[in-house]
Amino acid sequence: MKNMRKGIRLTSEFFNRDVLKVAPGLIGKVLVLKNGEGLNYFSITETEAYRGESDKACHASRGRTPRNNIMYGKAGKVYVYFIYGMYWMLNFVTAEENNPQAVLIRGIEGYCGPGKLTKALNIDGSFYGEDLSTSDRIWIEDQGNKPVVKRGKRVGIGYAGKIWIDKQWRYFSELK
DNA sequence: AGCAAGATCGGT
DNA sequence: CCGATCTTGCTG
Repeated sequence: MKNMRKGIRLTSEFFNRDVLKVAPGLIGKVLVLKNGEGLNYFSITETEAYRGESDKACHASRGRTPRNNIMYGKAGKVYVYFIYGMYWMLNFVTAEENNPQAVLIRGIEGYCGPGKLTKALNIDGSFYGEDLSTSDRIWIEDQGNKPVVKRGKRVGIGYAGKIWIDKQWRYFSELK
């Protein structure tokens, strides 16, 4: 959704924290994407936390691989991956180096579902490794919104085992 | 080299 | 519930 308000870009400081802080903190923040000459603004409505090698639902649960390599690096980088032969998933790296955590962006205003929003916004593998604090085509702004954040279980991780399935690491606002 | 599974989605 | 569609990572 278009948004003309002035926002403050989030830097690596925001992302260099535990994902259980960053994931709820992103609800109500604004995803900004370059679109030709202009910019598009989308309020983030739903996120999920993936928290290190011990988290059996996290891509890092089986150690470092070419795909998840970026998760082991600096916070505030974009982690995108291709799934089910047709969808790109948009994630941001959180926490300090060698602590492989990421936030999955599951919903933005106007688009519910992680595969649908990347398709709508033309986000693909070319965004892998993009730095949210310096990129000129993708970043996050704080525009002062303070939504009520609700939480629930993560979606689509039935393979992870009960204790990880039961974690309430999905965060969302009523705005959907 | 082969293969099973997948942080999804839309149609039955 | 099921198929689409193809990358990834594990096995051998």
